[in-house]
Amino acid sequence: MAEIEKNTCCDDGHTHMAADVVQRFPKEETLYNLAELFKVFGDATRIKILYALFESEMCVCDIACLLGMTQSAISHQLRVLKQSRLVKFRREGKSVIYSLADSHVSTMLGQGMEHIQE
Amino acid sequence: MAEIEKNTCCDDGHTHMAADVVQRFPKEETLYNLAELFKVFGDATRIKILYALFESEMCVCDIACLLGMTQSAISHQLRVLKQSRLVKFRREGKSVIYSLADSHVSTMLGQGMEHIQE
DNA sequence: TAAACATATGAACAAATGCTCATATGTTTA
DNA sequence: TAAACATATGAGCATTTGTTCATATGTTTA
Repeated sequence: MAEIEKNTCCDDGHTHMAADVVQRFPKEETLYNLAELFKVFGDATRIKILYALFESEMCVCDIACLLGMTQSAISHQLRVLKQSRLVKFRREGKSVIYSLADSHVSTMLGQGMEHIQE
Repeated sequence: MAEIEKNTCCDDGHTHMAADVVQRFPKEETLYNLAELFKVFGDATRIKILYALFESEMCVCDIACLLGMTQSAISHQLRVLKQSRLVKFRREGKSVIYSLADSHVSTMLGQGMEHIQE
């Protein structure tokens, strides 16, 4: 974030920005983490996985089958979803059953859906 | 999306998936568009721009100054935000003033924030 | 315990992405 | 109208990303 005590970019001193905008601006790290979270949603495969799990919990194999993709590709993406704590999982015999981690996930999917359907 | 009348991936016939999951699965195009939308949120620079505009409408120059980035970089990103209809703009003299397009944007930012702060 | 099954993961590669630099377009002012 | 200012954009480049392929890890069953 930059220092803007003195306008050096718009050096004629004009600015449409209120003075306190800079103060209450979130921390660099917070915004970076927020972007990283959205990035996880920003892939068609991962969105499909999340939507599938929204309908019903499933094992890796079932997801791969439903989406018509390889087990490896799905597993790699589930890893990303796990790291962002968007999905949780439990082992059940040979299978690992995945499901959505919390309600934020479906809320975000819902808000996104609303936006694109206007 | 794949056909799963007969389980060929989990060929022992096991599946934890309810039969109607496939039917009510959203269209390929819809999920692709949804992912594209989230992708726009999935970049730190664009998130910063959106957050800045959440605080106050601003011209390109002000955003660049606030974020400590070049005018060109900001302008390129505003183009992306425009295309996704996340920001709107009006010309005012030499400047172009940008602002958030609608309430979905702040709602999505808010939900994301909630998730990362747990 | 060996074989079969289910999932995870590392390396490699092609495609997508974000920034910089140079320059074009559009607006105001001297 | 020329110069200054504000913004937009194309090309190039380095980085990131998603998939595939091969293989490792973990679990069940014969």
